[in-house]
Amino acid sequence: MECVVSLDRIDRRILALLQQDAGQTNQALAERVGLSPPSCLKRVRRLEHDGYIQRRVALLSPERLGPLLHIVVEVTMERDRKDLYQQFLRRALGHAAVKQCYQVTGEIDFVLIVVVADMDAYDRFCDEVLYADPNMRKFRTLVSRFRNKFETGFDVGA
Amino acid sequence: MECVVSLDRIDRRILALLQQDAGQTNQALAERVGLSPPSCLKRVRRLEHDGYIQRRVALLSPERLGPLLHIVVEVTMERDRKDLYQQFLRRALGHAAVKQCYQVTGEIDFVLIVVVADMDAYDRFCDEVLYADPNMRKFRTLVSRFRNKFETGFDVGA
DNA sequence: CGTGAAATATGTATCGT
DNA sequence: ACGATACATATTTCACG
Repeated sequence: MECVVSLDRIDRRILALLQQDAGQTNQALAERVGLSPPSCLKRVRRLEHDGYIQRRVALLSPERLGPLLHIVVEVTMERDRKDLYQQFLRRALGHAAVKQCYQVTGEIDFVLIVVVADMDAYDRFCDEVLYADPNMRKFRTLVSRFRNKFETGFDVGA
Repeated sequence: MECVVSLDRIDRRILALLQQDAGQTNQALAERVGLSPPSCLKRVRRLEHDGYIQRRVALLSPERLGPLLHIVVEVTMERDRKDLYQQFLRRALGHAAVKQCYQVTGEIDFVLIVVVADMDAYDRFCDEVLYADPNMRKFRTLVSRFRNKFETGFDVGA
């Protein structure tokens, strides 16, 4: 598990460019970072192999693909026990409607971003994930009307 | 603004596959959906042109790229006025630390997913986005210890 | 939508620094 | 160890049926 130190300026530049646009050819990328295509490709492969690049995905437009409900769910557990957390996580992470899960500090224990087609599907999610867990104490549902921003990239120090 | 009806079974299949893996070649994709590469590519280009596919990005491993703090911020505004909302949104969406922004119904008005290097950077975000807005009434900070799940794809009915 | 050919891009081997 | 060049392979893309 080596860390961020093994990445030089060019690696960071590659990562920064690819998380903005993974659709560009290796040639275009190589030119932008000032390397020959083969050298650039070798770096990209290494970054993939070493796990810095997890995967490449296409981001679709939710509003163009039928009505979708984005819901923020705050979950509070009964007891702060690791094994019971794991039990909840197994169910939550395994559910297709759960797109993101953050384990947070404070009164709330988990924040989930849930995406469903309609409220019926959300009710099913509640039954299958929230009410199904004996250690779940309470949850709050924040229904989103708009997803104003959705960025997957972050600063890599390039 | 045509909608989901103009997509046939193969289009949906293409979208489903590309949002799982946008790194595969058009040939591989074509084989999976049972088309020749040229026909497949034409569909992909159309889906891009029509805005169903927004962009392709590389998802990096946050934990491999230096310590990053994921923070969920719930924001409540003073008054529910559209122009004041816009003012806040302009500042929030323009800030690099704000990765996601959901406009929700209920007591809370906005939920932000903020990613920063450390608490100092979060303080700066608070000054520049939250305290800077005269219509911001209060906010709650939920600091995440783990991002247990992060999926960008959703059901396209394939 | 499919076929085949031309244009590009990717991947490999080798050499030089 | 890393990058460049040249060459081989694979993919994308276009014209046509």
